[in-house]
Formats: sequence, C-alpha cells, structure tokens
Amino acid sequence: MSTGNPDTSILQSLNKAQRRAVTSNAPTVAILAGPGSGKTHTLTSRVVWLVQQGGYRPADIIIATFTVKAAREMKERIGKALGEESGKNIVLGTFHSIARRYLAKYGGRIGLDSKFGIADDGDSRALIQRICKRLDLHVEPSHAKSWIGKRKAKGSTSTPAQGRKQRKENPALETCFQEYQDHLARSNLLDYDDLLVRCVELLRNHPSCVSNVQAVLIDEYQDTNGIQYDLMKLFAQTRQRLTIVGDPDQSIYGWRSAEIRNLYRLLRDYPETDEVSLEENYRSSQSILDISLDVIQQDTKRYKKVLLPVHTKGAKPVLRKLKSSAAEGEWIVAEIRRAVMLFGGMLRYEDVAVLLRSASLSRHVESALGKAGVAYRMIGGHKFYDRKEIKILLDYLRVVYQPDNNDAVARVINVPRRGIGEATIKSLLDEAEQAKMSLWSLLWRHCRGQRKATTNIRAKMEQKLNTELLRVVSTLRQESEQMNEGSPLTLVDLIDKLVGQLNFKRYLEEEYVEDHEQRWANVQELVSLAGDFMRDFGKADEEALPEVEGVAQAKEDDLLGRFLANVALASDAQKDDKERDKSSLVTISTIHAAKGLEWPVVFVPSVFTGSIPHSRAEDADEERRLLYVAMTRAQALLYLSCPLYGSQGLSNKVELSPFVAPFVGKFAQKGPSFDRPVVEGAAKILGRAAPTEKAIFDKIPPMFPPEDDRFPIDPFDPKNPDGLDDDADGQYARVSKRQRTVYANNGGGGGGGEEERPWKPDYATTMEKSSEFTMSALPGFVSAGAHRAATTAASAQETTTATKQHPRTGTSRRRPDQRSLLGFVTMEQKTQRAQPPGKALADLSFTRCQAAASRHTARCAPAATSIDLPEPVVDPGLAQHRLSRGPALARPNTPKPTDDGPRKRYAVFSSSPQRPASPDGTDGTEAALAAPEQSRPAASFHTTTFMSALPRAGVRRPVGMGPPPSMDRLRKPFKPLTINRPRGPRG
DNA sequence: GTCACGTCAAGTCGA
DNA sequence: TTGACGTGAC
Repeated sequence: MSTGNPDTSILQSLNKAQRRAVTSNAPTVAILAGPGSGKTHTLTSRVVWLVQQGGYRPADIIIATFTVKAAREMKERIGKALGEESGKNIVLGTFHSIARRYLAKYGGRIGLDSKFGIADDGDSRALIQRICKRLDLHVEPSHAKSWIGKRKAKGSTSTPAQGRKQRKENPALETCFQEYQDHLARSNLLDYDDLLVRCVELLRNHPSCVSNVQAVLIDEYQDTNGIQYDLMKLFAQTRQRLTIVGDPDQSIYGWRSAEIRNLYRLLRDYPETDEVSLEENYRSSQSILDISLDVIQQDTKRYKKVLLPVHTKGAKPVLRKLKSSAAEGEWIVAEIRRAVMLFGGMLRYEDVAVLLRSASLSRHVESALGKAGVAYRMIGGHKFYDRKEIKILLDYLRVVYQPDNNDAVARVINVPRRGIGEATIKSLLDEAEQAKMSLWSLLWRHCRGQRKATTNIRAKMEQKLNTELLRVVSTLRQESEQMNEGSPLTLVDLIDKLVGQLNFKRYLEEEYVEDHEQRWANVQELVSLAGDFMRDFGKADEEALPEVEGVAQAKEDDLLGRFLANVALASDAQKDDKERDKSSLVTISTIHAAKGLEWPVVFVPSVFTGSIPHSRAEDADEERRLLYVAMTRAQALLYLSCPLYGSQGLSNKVELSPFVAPFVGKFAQKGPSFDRPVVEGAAKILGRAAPTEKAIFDKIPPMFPPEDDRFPIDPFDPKNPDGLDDDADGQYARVSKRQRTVYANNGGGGGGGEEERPWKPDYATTMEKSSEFTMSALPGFVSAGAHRAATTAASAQETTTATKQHPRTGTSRRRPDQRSLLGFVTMEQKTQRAQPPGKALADLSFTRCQAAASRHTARCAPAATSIDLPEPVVDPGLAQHRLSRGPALARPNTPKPTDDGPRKRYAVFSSSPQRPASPDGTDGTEAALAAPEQSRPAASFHTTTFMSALPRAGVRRPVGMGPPPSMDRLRKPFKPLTINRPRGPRG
C-alpha cells in the first residue's frame, strides 16, 4: 500500500466494464460475460480491490469455484497480486472443499463425527448396487444413484409438495435412499453431495460459524446447482456481499444438476444486484466468434448477449469431412504438422488442442499422433487416483484411517491374494451387517478368537488375514496417530511402510507381469505426491478457517484424514508448476476439462450425431453449449471434423451434428492456405511476431504438402474406398486380433513395426515427461496478452475518472449503456400484465436484448452507437417474441429506475455486430509482443494410463523381453516404451 | 462351493 | 480398459 498506488495498478489491466465490476460498491455484483472476456481476471481483481480498497481481511473472504483447476488457478493469481502470505488466508476452493473444511471444524454441532471420510463415486455406486441387489428393489442402480444425487443437489428449490409427490411415486427409490444414507452414516462417510447438504445444515443452524465473512465470490456461477446456491447464500448470510461471474452459454454441467435459473434466483433474492456485462472477446478471431455464435444462437430460449470481437477476421473455420475416424485422426495430425511447419516456428505443438466430447474418442487421434511421432498429453480421461494399484493403496490407507469403512476393507481383504473369494467376502459383509458390526471388527474378533464368524474361514486364510491385514493395518494406525502428535514420522513414511509390509512390489510383479514397472512407478508417484502434500498442506494452517470470535473450532490435525480428503476432492493428481513441462506437446482433452482454457489452434473432431449431441444426453441445448464452449477455446484456427462412417466400419453411416449442419456453407471445406495474410492475422491475434517468409521456407522440407489436400474433400464413395483409409480401418478394426500371435513371434514388443511408423529418435515422448504432466498450469492470465495492451490506452485516459464512477447507488450504478439483466423482462411486464401466471419460473433462460455499445464500438463508430441516443430503441418484434413466455418476475423492492438517464437499448440479431475495419485493431498486439509468453494457454492436467509410467529411475521395459503385445498395443502403434528402443527382440 | 482363467461386451461429462 | 459371465480344478 505504501509503495505506489495500488488501485491504479490493479485497474490498469482492465477495460471499462471490467473496472466497473471490480470497483462496484453494490453489495451484490453479477458479472455476466461470454468466453474470452476476462471473467476470471475480473474476479481476481475484485478480490484484490476488496482487500486493498475495501480493507477486508483476506481471511474474511470466501471464494468458491466449481472445479479444482479453477480454484488452483485463482489461488495462484491472487497469491501473486496480494502476496503469498495474505493471499493464502483467503478461504478459497471448490464448494466441496470449503464445505469439508467447515464440517471438519464445526461438524460436531450437527452431530457429525469429525473423522468422517468421503465416499467417492465408486463407493457410492458399489453401495447402491449392493443395496438394490440385497433388497431386491427392481431399480436400476445407476438410475437410483442419479435420483439420489439429484435429490440432494436440489437444495431449497424443491418444495415440500414436490418432495412428497416423489416419495409416493418411488417407494423403492426412497427405500434405497434411506438404506444408502444409513449405511454411509454407519461407516461415518459423506458422499460428495452430503458435503454440501450437511454444510448447509450446519450454517443454517449455526450462522455464527460464518459470522466473520465479509464477502463471498463465486466463479463459474452458471454451474452451481440448488444446494450450492443455498450454500452460497449461507456463506454470505452475515454481510450479504456477493460477487458472481458466469456465462449461461457455458453451462455444461446440467447433468450435475446445475441450474441456469440460479442466475434468476440471485436477482430475485438480491434486488440490489449490480449487473455488469463484459462484452469484448479478447481471445478469438472474429470469424471464429461469428460461427460460434451461429451455433449457440440456435437455442432460441437462450439468454442473449453480446460478444464483440477485438481481433480481426482471421482464417475461416474449417469443417472437414473424412472417411473414417482413423482418417480423421490422420488428417488432424497432418494438419497440425502443416500448421506448425508453415507458421515457421510461430506455432508449436503446445499451441494445439484436440477437444473431444468424451475421452473414449481419443483412440484414433492418439494413434495417429503416435504414428507421426508427435508427443501429446491428455487432460481429462482417466484419473491417476483411479488406477488399480493406487486405489488399492488408498483403500488400505482408508482402512487405516477408518477401520469401519466396510467397503474399503472388502476391497483389500483379498489384495494381495489371500485365497478369499468373492463369495466369502459377500458372506462376511452380510454377516457383519446382520450382526450390526463393522467388517473390520468382525474379522478382528474372529481372528482373536472372541467371536467365531458363521462364514467359513479356512485356517490358511485366517492366518494370512491376521498377519497381513489386521496386524499391518493396526500398527500403521498407531503410527498414524503418533504422526499427528508430532512424531517425526511422515505420511511418506507411512505409505512406504505400507508398501513394504504388503510386499507390494512383488505383488505387482506377479499380478501385472506385463506392465508392473509402470505400475510400480505409479506407486512411487503416489509417494511423491504425499510428499508434496506434506510440504504444501503439512502445516495445519494452510487450509485452516479463520478463528471466529466466540466460536470454538475442532482441531483438524489428522494428516492422513486430510490427505485422503484431498485425494477424494481433487480426483486428480497435480503437482505445482515449478517443474513445468517445457516440451512441446499437443493437448488432447475432453471439452468439459477444457473449459476456461484457450489455445491458438483447436480441433473438434467427431462432430456427429451421437457424439455431440451425445447419444445418451438428455439435454440437447446443453450439448450445443458444449460445442460452443469447444469452439470458443480457439484463438486463431478452428477445425471441426466429422467422419462419414462410425468406428464399426462401413456399415454404419454417421450424420453430421445438427448443430453445425445448417452452417456448413459458412465453414471452409478444408484447411486454409497459410498465406501471408493468414499468418500475419494469427500473429496479431496471438500477439506474437510473425515469422519472415524466409524463416518459414528455409525450414520446410522438400515435398512438404503446403495445402490440406491429402484427403478427399468429399470422401463419400462406399464402393471404392480409397486405399489409405481402408488400410487403416482394416488393420485396426479387424485384422489386429489375428495377427497378434504372429507378431509375438517375429517382432516381440515392436511387433508389426513395419506397418507402424518408422522409429524416430528425436521427439519427446510423453512417457519421458510424465512427471511434469501432473502439475498445474502456467501462471498468468488466460486473457490474451493483447487484452491488456488494448485497454492500456483507454485506461490511461479513464483512470482519472474511474474512482469517481462507482459511488452511485442502486441499479443506477449501471453504465447508461448497460441494460439490466431483467431489463427486457420488466419491460415485458409493463406491456403485458394480463398474462396468466404460469411457467415463469420454469422458463428462466429468458432472452435479453442487450445494449451492444461498448467502449470499443463507441470508439470505432461513435456516430452509430452514440451513448447520447435520446430514447431506448427496442425492436418491438423482440418484445413480442418474448411475450409468449408468460409473465416474468419483476425484481421485488426495486423501484423502477426512471431517473437512470437515457438508456440505450437495441436488439442485436446478427451473430456479431457490424464493426468497421478497426483502425486500432493493432494497438494491443504490438505492445503484447513484448510478453509473448503470457498468451500461452494455461492448463492443468494429469497423465493417462497410457503415458503414465514415470521411469524415475530410468527403468524401461526392454523391447521384446516382455510378453506379446496386447491387442491394445497393436491398435496403438505408438507405444514409446517399445518404440523408443530400436533394438531387436534378442538385444 | 469356491477360485482362477478365458471370453465377451460396453463404455459421457466430474467433485 | 474394466466388468460380467461361464468353465475346469481344488
């Protein structure tokens, strides 16, 4: 505070609307903004503002995010802005993690045992399955699970009447629910939803726990569900100061009961809300935005908003048709290489992302990348903690921590093998249940001779159980308790001991002959993660909640418990970014996991019906939003593609996704020519220096195809498939199985090598770098570097007036050119009072026609968008259109702002507002050149099984030594473990 | 009855 | 890639 002027330093990186959001004095601020508009940046800046200008203690601020990734990123940014020390006092995390902390501290008040564990998805599923079977409920376990989840996630949105109705309709589900909860309670477990439900219960009954909280901020608000909304309100119950950021168009978690209508509830519950729209998109080229808007605007019920491109037109997005998924993969790789090559070093592999609807679609892309020797990493997909060997160890630790966790005991009772079969385990479980004791104590008593189990346990089994399971676990438990009391023993020691006493290495060698080294490396990775945890969270104050005066906290000093909770809530192994991966890797990710990130080049393959929209999806609109999210990740180049035939072969034809079908004509049919304008345009968007033509051509190898013409534009020709595709298809889909034995004999691990890509020594494989994969992302703001520079000039002019802007009151705090979120609704009500009451609440994804004026357009075309327009201009047709939707709710207690001054209103129907060629379109990029690093995508990721094994000690499986390659290996020719060693099978 | 082994099919998204 | 299922061997 003493050095320099803190407020200007924060505000400098903001545009006008962002600054208004950051500095607003309203108790509640709702920031609504499209992709690439700097939402997170704005939110973090507001936190800094609240601390530095509002004088709030960081410890009195709660920031809730939706994903671990977002939480981590936020933490990093705030730490940078506020300094590590005060930054870390902020209560920041996912809803679940914050709820867990409160429950650990104060849960005793609602009768919760402080040593509760967290039941993860697998636990819940297994439990429900058992219940359904045991009680013969005739319900689909998966259905029961989602039913239970939905019920818990609803929060106070469900009225008692609704609840009763459901109860009558579904007695079986109700029973299942009851049983499930009882079982969890007996095992002292909470599932993910329970964390939220119980925390709501806690804060509702004991508001003093949050009496210190001055401000609550919510990221990705559109993804909150009912119970999270309740929780948010309760967090803020003392001061009622809330800031939310969100984008209804990016709501892609409906299947987790996210409710877009929460936006509406907020405005109803907090009538003083100051709404801010961020309209400038700093990320993507104009043509990418245009076509993304085309897609999203098919949703007529959508909440319309403006998205103003800051950048120039750019290369036309591509919609490519390929013959098969295999061809699609190969095309993607060819196109990636073409782009990297013809951009002369300006684009690297790390600038490219392939975004998939589901992780299982990655096979063909992975295979093609592997063949070409292009290294990649995978975000989403399978989790580190979900690996078999890791799960076993974690289950052991859970038993150590919570011996009454029957499910965990049951899973480890025969691992390593002790001759106890499934039937025995089931019988033991049933017996324990009937005797109303835990499985653990049943075993314990039996082996101590205190109570003979009715289940037959053979002497051999008993002995093994006694020495290997019971004794090991109980000694570890003692040590874990000592650990909490300050003995020098650490978590790492604990896991090491466990691994040693189980003889886990030998177990892996015996059980997984083929890949035990990978698995052992994973175990070591777990140990090292535990070490990281000790370092980061070992001090108990790291996750601590602030002391609240007069409110006693329980001590949460159980390291093991916190480690396990961390594992359950993170669901994803992450390392910090000190050892950041510097190598150039293509990113493959699910669309869900890509949210919030950006890349210069984005591929969205498999854009066909059944994939997106997914065949099992319930909500087509959500699928469309998903595609929209994927497309808006792209900065400079966007490629969609679609195979003509599904993976089953030529018999099943595939249809282009209806989301893009109407706009086929707007896409290019093949990749653009990377001529001078395209290269320079991309350079501008990315804020990088365009390479000279010489630099480009010097690097291009002879015969390199400069155009995207290696694949037919229209590959539809079922009778005469072209050779390339057919080969690939045949080899992968049909022949591989039979060839397997052949390869085993003549090729060893590298079997089929000649059909695969020739070995290339000089690429970084994902294998070698896997340790860094688990770490989180690059620092810095996601918004393009150009963003800051683009606004610098404007801010310089405006800083003088900025401080005078905010001390207005009520809704009039809006800028004159910014409309209320409910603007059109209130208007609608005026004109249409006679509407019958009805589905107002049910249909809240209302449309808004939003003033399109912004600083930018105002500058570009002052005459057209003059803020001095005397009258609101609303297209009557639009109002008409919305009328059929029934009466909207007015915000209660809000006087109609009549003295707001002139408010400019006009509807925007085109995909993006017309903008004249921007004279200042260049202003940002040049300055941004100075810091090209900052525009790199931020990402956090983890390894997949495929690339997991970290040969820490340099262990590598020699080619040909192992057993014959699995079928999977043949399908995926890229197997660095084997390919990297171009030796023959016999050395 | 129980265990080990092979085969077959199916598989969103994530805290 | 896991899981459910059917089959021989203790």
